[in-house]
Amino acid sequence: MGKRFPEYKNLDLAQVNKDILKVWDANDTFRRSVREMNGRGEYVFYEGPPSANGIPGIHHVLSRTIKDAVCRYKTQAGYEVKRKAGWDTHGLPVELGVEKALGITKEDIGTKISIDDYNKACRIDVMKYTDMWEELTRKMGYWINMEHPYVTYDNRYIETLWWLLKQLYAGGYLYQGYTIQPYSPAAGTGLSSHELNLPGCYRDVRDTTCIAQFRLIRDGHSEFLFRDTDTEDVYMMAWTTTPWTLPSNTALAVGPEIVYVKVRSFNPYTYDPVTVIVAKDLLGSIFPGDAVRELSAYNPGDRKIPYKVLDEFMGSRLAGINYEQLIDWVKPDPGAFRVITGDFVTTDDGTGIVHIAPTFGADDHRAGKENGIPPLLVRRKDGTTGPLVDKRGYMVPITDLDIDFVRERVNTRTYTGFEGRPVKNEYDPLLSPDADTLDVDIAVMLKQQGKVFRIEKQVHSYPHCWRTDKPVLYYPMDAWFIRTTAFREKMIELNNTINWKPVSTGTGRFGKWLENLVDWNLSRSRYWGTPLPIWVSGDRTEEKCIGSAAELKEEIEKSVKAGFMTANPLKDFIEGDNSSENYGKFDLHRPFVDEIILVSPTGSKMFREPDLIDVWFDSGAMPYAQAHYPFENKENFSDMFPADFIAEGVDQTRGWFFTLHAIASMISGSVAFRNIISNGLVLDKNGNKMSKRLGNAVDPFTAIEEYGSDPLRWYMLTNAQPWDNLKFDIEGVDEVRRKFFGTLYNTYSFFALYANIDKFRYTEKEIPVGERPEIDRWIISLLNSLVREVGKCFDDYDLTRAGRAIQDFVTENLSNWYVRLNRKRFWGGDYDKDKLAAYQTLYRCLETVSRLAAPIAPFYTDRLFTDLNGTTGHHQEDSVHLTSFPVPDHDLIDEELEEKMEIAQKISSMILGLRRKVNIKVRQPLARIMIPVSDEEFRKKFEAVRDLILAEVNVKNVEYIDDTSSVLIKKAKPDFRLLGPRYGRLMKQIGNIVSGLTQEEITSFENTGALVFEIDGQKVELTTDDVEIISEDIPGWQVANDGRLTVALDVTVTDELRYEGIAREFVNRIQNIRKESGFDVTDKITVLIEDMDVIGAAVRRHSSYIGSQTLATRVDVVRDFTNGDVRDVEINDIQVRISVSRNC
RNA sequence: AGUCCCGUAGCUCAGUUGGUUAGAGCGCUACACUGAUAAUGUAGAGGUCCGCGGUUCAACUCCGCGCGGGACUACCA
Repeated sequence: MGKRFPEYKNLDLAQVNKDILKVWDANDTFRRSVREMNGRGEYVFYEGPPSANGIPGIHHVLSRTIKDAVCRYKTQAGYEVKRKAGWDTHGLPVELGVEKALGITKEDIGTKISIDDYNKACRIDVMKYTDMWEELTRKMGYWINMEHPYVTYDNRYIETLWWLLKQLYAGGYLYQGYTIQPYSPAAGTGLSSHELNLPGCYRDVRDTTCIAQFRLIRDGHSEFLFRDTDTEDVYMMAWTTTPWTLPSNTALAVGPEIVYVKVRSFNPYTYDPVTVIVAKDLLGSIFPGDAVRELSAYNPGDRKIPYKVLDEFMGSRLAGINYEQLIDWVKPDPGAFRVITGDFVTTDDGTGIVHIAPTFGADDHRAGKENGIPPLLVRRKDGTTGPLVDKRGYMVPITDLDIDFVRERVNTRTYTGFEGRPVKNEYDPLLSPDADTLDVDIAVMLKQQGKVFRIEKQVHSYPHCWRTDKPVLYYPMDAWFIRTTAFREKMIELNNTINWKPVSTGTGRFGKWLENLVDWNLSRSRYWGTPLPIWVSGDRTEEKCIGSAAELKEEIEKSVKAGFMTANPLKDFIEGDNSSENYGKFDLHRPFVDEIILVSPTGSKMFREPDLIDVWFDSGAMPYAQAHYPFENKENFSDMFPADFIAEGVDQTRGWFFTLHAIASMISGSVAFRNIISNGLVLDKNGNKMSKRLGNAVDPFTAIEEYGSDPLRWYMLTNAQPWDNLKFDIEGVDEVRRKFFGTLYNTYSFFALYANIDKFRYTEKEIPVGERPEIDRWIISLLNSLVREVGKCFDDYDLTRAGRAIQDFVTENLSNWYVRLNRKRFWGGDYDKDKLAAYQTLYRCLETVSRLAAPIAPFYTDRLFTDLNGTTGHHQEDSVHLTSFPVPDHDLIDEELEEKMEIAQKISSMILGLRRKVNIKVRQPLARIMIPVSDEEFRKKFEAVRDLILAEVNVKNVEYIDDTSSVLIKKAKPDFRLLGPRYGRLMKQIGNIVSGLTQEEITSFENTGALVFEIDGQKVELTTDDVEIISEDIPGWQVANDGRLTVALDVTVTDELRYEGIAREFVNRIQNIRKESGFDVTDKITVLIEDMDVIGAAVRRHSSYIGSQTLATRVDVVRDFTNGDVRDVEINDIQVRISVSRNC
């Protein structure tokens, strides 16, 4: 136990950071905090795994500060908070990084470099920045267990993933289907969405577009459209920029809320009369020009075609209408050629009716599926089915098709001439760029058949493959899906039980996402990731999903017996041995799993589906996989699931937040997390996104090196709510350093300085709070209010408010008010009860603050705590992080006292303002202030803080002016909140009347207690409760107002007051000289002052006062100085000579 | 394009259930303090509460339509 409170020359938070880290290491503080604070059971936290193949940025400091602060708080609150670190190791960014480093492309994998070598490179590459991450974690004070992190490429982790997938598979929730994906026929590969977002991918191209006419079938559904028409047929018109998809059309979509019209006009190519249906809003663009001309005035070939609106109806009425196939090349399955409704339909362009080809558009695919519309598929010779366009981008040649299929479904007469042609000329290197496109030929064909209303070239933006520069095709690709839609209701229901911060992310972004949930496409055609554990027979009739290493081993055994495999790569694996050695005997990654051939129940070979699974499944499964569940931790799993708390950036809403939620919902029927904070982005100080390219990224290491982690953490949490974007400005960090930490440090230094002088060690008996001076009781009351407030904020996951409340307490109330007003109690004087009370009070404030702020600023608070506690030994714990979180003592909260002090602070501030206005410095005493008191209550409150105010503003006396005194000028203000509901629209006039009352009227109102008048014949009766009467002015005085408070200051400076002011000036100068001369605080001195008019008189009168304040044994006025140490000072514009010497 | 967040002083942010003088810090200007001192305090100036409509006696606050910034999801006739 130290004998003194440590004192420092200055505050170097960066150094504190380093020192405390060493202490934590030496004392094993983190681990002990997890073990020792387990009074209230477990509090479960999940760490979202970062990918260690990127370097950490300042934004990671934000989310990790949130996580750390909450976990530290919960630890102090008595929970056991285990935190397991994790690494996300699979995925595209890793692969792309490796491709770049090795200078290869995806096509080279398996040719120029073996999959084995490639994956080895990935495995090494993904961990290349782990050192940096660990260093940041350590330096920023993020307490998380990095010794045993979960790693997603670990075989044990993968085994749990396989187990999870098998659960889904067994429930029928894992199935193979197809999805529309961007595909480059020229490169022969699918493209990921991020590849489409590469700069330059979307390019303006000039394509043939057309508005096609779909002939409606007259039946019960459509009968209403055929009434009152003079044409035999009625058409719906749909616009497309890709006419080559029209042969694959199987539906038309309309907007249910969109208004459509039936129009009678003429086909501009055949000149035949037509009746068509289009969206009302688009009439003008489809039929430009003459709306009113008589139909009969039309001459074939006229440029302006007349039209006439015959009818109008909502899109929803069109649903279910059948139409005739537009191009009859191939017959789809039954159920096609129907009008459906879709929310995605707009009237921005086209006709307000969308042509749907489920094989070539994502929206189309989805809309088709939802409405039971079959896609247009063809059966090929090999028995497989596919769209009418093959993977090369060509219309499937008849020779490639199954013969039976051709006979039953294909109209060879019409298809001939189109089959075997590329849908984009770019795909055929032999075609000249100006050769007619398939689009044009289809449009021309439709024109001849009278089935097209307009053909035109149009420029639009279309994605291109970044490798081949050729247009991308949206193409159906085989993929494995999780039927998340089957769990939609459950997931929505569970989501409603989650405490989201902010709420809007949960209900809005996340909630809406759940409502519009689609099945989860798990498939990725890559190399470095978790392989899909599904083996399929050659004819695809038999499937097997593997759910564990042991099961795989067993299945391979069968395969070896069947002669399909020569050896079992898992032969040394021992089931039930969960050591890393045992799991290191094989590798579940590609290419090894691909080499495993299994045997089906009927004895045929089964090959693994080559897909990997979405890495988001890896991270979303971490609640299970980090525990290697159910192979380990099966019994105690309920202790680690679900999480009480997680936190990541909002960008994870559809990423980690969703996959966690989805997997937990599907596997356990539970939420994965109960509370969540989703934070916003960290932008640069100008609000721009940080990026290395722009050079505006802030390096967290530099920031910590310069300022220490505490100001950084504090700034990030208190500057803005974490879900708002943070405009990061390093100046703000510096401000926090000065403002909060500087003030806290100064307060401690002040305490330590005097406590050491007085040898205060807090060994004396605690003075009961009730016996301490009012101002002590005030700050203790405020401290307990703060404890209550901060605890509430932390419990509510509102770290911002917690930090702001602490900061406000320290800078405004503790330092700027309590310490400032009480300085004299600490220095001079005896070591008596009052002084002891001051020490005990200030000590308690500092110590409590250290514990309150510890979750946010773990370093400095630990220094502060150990400096205090190291001397007093009050707590057993050797670190603030091992102490419990303070609990408020409600008995010590005195709201009335807090209110009184607020009055004191406000009045003082007002008086200081008045002094400033008339230019009288605070050191000059003034005689009195005047306070109007409206009621006894207020007078009592004021009386309690009277002396504080007088001392603070250096005024000698108070005079109360009571209500009846006529010196006051009063003002009446209506209470709108009270009167509003009562008088409604008369309020404005009542307001005018009340605030226009004269002094006499107010007085009489106050006397009678009632005011009655009439507005517009309506009687208005007011009592004094309905208005607020404020004493606003006192003629002839300096007066200040703030809300209901009014104060007047007597600014007359009498000679007596002037003398006193001068004496104070001397005290001030002498103190300066003492300090400059390097005297010790306790040295006694002799003071000689030159005798000059007022000055001499002032000094003579107050020499004992000056002496007592400056420890001068003698204060004299002299004519001449004998000793040499004489200097000039200026007192109230007068030059005076003064000598200050130390007594020997 | 859809969904969500944000928009209040030059900058960063508060602003309770709508109630009549919209607040704080930084910065700026001035002054003060000088035994907490490479600190600090006080005051002043500074506002179209993004715009336009609406509801209401009353809108920074509630509703609608826009504008600007950002995120995510799409990219579609």
